[in-house]
Amino acid sequence: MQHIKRTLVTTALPYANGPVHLGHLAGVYLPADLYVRYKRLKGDNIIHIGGSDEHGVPITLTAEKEGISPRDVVDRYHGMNLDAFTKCSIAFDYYGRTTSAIHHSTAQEFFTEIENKGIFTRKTEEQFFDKKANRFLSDRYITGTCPICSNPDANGDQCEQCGTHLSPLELINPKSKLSDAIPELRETLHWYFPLGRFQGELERYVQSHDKEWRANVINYTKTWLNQGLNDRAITRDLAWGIKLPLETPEAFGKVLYVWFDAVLGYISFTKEWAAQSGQPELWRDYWQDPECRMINFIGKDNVVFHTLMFPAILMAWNEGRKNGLFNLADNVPASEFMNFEGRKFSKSRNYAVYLGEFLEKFPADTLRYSIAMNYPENKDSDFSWQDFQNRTNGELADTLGNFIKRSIDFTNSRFDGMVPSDCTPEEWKIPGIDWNETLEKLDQAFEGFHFREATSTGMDIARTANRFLTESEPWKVIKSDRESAAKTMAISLNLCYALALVLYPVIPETSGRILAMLGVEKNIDDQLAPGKSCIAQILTPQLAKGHQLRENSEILFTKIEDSELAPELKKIEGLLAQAEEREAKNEAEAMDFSPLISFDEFSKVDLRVATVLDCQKVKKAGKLLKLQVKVGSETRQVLAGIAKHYTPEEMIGKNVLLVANLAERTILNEVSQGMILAVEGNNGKLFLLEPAGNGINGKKIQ
RNA sequence: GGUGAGGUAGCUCAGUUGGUUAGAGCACAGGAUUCAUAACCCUGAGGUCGAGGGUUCAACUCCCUCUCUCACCA
Repeated sequence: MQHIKRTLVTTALPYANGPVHLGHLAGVYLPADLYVRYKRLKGDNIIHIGGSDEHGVPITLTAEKEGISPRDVVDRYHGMNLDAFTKCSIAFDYYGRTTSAIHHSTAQEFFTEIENKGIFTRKTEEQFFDKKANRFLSDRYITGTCPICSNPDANGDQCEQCGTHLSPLELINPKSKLSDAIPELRETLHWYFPLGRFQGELERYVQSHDKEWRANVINYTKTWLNQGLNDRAITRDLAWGIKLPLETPEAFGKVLYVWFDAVLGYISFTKEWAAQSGQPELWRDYWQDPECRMINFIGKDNVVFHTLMFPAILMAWNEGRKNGLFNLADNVPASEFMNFEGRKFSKSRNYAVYLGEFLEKFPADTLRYSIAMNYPENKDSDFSWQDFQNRTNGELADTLGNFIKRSIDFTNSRFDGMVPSDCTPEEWKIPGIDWNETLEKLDQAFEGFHFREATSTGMDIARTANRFLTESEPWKVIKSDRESAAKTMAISLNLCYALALVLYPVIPETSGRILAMLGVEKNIDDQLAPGKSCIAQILTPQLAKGHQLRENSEILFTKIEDSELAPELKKIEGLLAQAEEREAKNEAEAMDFSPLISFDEFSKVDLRVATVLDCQKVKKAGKLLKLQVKVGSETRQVLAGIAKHYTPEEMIGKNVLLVANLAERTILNEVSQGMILAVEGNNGKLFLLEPAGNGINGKKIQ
């Protein structure tokens, strides 16, 4: 491995159209902060760059809905999110915004560089245009009737009701969300980035990190590569964004598409950080020096933007250049998702706990600890109030806090608040702890992004420390052997110091309070210095005989009472009830009947009562059952997508409704001669229509 | 429908290249203790490792089929 002088950490830019919630914290910002804090503790040179993504259609939608400007929207959420991060001790070296002048010029510079090299292609396509609002409509601005399920409120990109992904061109009776105008198709020109041009280079790039990156990230990226990379639009017709730096008329009214805009924010913000620190060129040390390592913290939904698209942009910039070359990411630790009380966080449904809101009620360190122990590293995890309470009370308060307090209180009451003995290197070898091993374990855990393991390593020490103190029984021993009890307390107090170090990345504020209680003048933040490993202090006892503790102890973590959680649990119930209500309402609104038909048209459908003679599962198709049904004198084979709701055994002998004159169809090499009727209830549950009666087989429905 | 990830104790999760009796924390039961936030400490019970088949002296681990959950793509 090459020598690493410094590290650049970036975190996915939260979209400034809403507050960040605990899911975002768990997947991206907390892990990044843990990593950065650990590296600092180790003495490494590292910076953490993040910021707000402030362009795009949804922000303009919010602005219009509230009758304010997009600027007002992003000002609000940028401020809100930065404030929440600060309260959560997420230590950004710089937290920028994509609306800044430096970002605009940086993104435009990239566009110009790549445009001048002739790498972009241009394509004209047809898109909906709203004449009243005088602008092109992106997919989400268009609404209409879903061609699949007839939901009258389907969006241009997807029908919320049946989940089908749509193109706005497929909608029946498309309407503009802006003005209710009927949109018309117009030609528009867009710039495309030819990802395929960099296919080979990207493959080599990804391959070179094959062993290092998470399997998830590698596999997912390779799937994209195997399918072949397509051109991707980098411009949109929109007023809110970064304008194309071209004077030509065809560039008028066009802005950079978010995926081209947002990732470049990492670079812009590093420039702004450098400028602010008084060394405007310092950013190059982090982006253009091969001895700097870049780590992008993201969520799993964002993988290919960081493993393929962003690298491709940088490759396009680097192409043919001798200097000013950009580094590509060395690792992209994409997290899975953290759910909330067993369900997905959902901004649109307001099913979430927002970070700022949370921190008004509970201390940041308790949240940081709970979430670090719940880091969705390999699979989705779950945050629940119950779990939060258990971890806070049982681990932070009972195990960690109580150990610190009993060590200090006992020393205060029996030894005048003074470290009563030296702790020799030999005595520092406490049963159950090997400090060299701990140091190694911590390093591997943090450097490998195993944050649960890193955190529990700290808590394990607290458990061992409790065992040591309990088994040593200084409160008994002191009656006969004061010196032996003094040794025990010297070791315990040094354990407190070590705990403050080891857990510093996770609970930095508490760590400071521990040191303050121990009477240590220099906080950990003040001790940090490049090239100096603070964490290595755990190898040797740091508190010498005679060191004076602060006079009074304090409770580090107050326990969370059930009564404090009751309103939160009630709130979830409320949210779930609201969601159900909304679903019910949607269904009620969907009670639009199909257009009228004549009796003759209805008569065309030949519905018959059929009896199931035999039924089997269809191989390779989880949903399909293959039925042999008797209709009067005929026997027919029919396929029905009901395997999830009915077993083959229970189907046999049933009377069902059959569309008898439906054109034949072959699915998975099996012929289907008709259709069985069923109705879909709540939660997608299917119910067959089963006519009751004797001697009705083969009879026509009328 | 395609691709990828996951399914291990009541709950939340570990389990490195196949190798003793599958581990931890919480919860539960019993015991011990009083320095401390009714905390801490010890002991115990609890598992067909999603289901079935295969390879092997040996499978939670490798291969195949099925099933459930999640993500991305169509």
